[in-house]
Amino acid sequence: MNGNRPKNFIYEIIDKDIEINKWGGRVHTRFPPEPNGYLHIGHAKSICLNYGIARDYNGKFNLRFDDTNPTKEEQEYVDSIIEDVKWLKADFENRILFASDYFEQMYEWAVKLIKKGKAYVDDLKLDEMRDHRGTVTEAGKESPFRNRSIEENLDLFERMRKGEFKNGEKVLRAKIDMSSPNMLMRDPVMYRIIHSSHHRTGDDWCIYPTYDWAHGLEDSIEGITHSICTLEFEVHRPLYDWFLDELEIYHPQQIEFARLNLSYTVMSKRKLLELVQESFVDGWDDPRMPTISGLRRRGFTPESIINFAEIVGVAKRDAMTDIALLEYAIREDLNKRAQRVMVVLKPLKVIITNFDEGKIEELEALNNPEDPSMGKRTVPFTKEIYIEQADFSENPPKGYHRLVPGGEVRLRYAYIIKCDQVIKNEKGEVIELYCSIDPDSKSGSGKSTKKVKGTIHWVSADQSVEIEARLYDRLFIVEDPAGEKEKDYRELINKNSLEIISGAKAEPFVKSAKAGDRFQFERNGYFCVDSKYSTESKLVFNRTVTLKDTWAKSLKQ
RNA sequence: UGCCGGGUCGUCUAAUGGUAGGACAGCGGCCUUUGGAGCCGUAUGUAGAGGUUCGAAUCCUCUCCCGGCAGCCA
Repeated sequence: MNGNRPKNFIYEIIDKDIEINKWGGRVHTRFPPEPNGYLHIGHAKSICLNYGIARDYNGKFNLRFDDTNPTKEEQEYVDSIIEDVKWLKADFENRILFASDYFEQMYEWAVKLIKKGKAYVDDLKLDEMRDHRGTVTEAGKESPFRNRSIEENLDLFERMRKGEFKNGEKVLRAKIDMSSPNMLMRDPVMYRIIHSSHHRTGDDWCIYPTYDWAHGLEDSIEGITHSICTLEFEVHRPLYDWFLDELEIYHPQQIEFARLNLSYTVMSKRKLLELVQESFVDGWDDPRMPTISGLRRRGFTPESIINFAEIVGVAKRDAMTDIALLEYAIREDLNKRAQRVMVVLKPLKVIITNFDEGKIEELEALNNPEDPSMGKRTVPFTKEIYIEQADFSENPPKGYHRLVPGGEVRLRYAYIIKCDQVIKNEKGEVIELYCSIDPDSKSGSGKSTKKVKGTIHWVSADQSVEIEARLYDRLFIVEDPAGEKEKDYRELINKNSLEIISGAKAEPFVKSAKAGDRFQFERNGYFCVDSKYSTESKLVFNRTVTLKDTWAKSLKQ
């Protein structure tokens, strides 16, 4: 394999397996989501891991829906998951598979276990079964129905399938060991009765396999070699192995790794669903959500997420990854590829006193200083322009490099201007500046040797387009909202996670921007045309991430 | 106090008995027509105690801490 392959314990296991020819040199992984919600960045890590392994070992990668519970699953989720996995460039070669396609085979295997005396139908009610299960420190008790005859079990199980019983009336359980120290081995449920329509099989079935029963069978049917899952399934592994061994069928290896946790967000599907249902956010694809669709709408590139998944690594210890690492990944990517553009978010009008009214001077600007092949564009300069309110100060803090009364600053790709007069309204707020340009200081002219410390961005007042900018901040105010003992995570939501700026002024270049287009607004950050609210007459931009701002940081100290 | 798993810079992750390294974050500097980017430099870590060994993050013993497991969820 190539030398710069990721080095983690799973690759080591696979290397060894190949060495001993365990699977005939084959590598086949899968991503097995339940279609009960949208995928998030934690799933992205798993997708990249599983697909990456298949890619690195010239193996195969399946997308398989673990759709064994019709009460929670919907087609909408199936669709979004397929879109997200494709977007992440994980190539499943059209193998979109469904556990529900294996229901008949699973049923036959359950019959096989019954015939072997390894499974039985139990009439215990939910709470009775709980009582019989024991606790982590006490052994459980056997069900009075545990020793029914094989014939009776066969008959009852068939009648379960036919729909003769109501929800909860009976279950099929594996006959293992009610006193096992591993609670999962205390006669786990294999089938439960659920009279509801399944998004794919409709009303064909009223008994549905549980995860523990189904998952290994799915892997086995598909010829998976390495069944990679998260740490909480570690205690399930003996059960995974038990079913496959008892059935004497192809037996993949389950390997567990630590799921991704990201600071200042939550990562459980249940909590994300609640954020959506309780309208804390604007849907699953709200740009503040850690969902793949949210990140996409926010302006993240698939490459940045794939790279993030790589640099975050894979291990078995619980971890909380700093969201700064994700921000680093997208900045690094966008810095190299994003079209630069000047946009004034909070405009302050500047009148150039020594520039002719009505004159439009087209100035050259680099589309991306990091990549000359992206070429140049022109930006119109006129008598009235806007600069950022924050780029002018009457009482500048120490170290301020921008415009001050009587001071000079460079307008990017244009001239050096001097602030001659400050106009205020009756409330004393600065509303306008009168400035003069130094005609010899035109960018690229080489005439001026004058050096000024600051360079600020600007936009022509009449040669500009008004846009809306949505500035996002972290969704929560604490690092680990789900881990907080005293408070519900909902109380820890950042009330200022969204700021809508409606009167921003952009240079004409952005006029033709289409949904999903990404830009760097110079000195402000990376922005992406929103796919939901942006229209041709009113462009709406999402701020993907700010630029690093060492000045703002130094001000805080 | 049952079983399973895990503890390496602030964070994530390497080192598989032989110089504890990288990335992010931090700090300092250089450079800069983005206070961006880039470049250079720098501090910070093996949970604790014993033991084995010429040599231990790594092997052994004990202790401590963290996570998972008592759904007919996955």
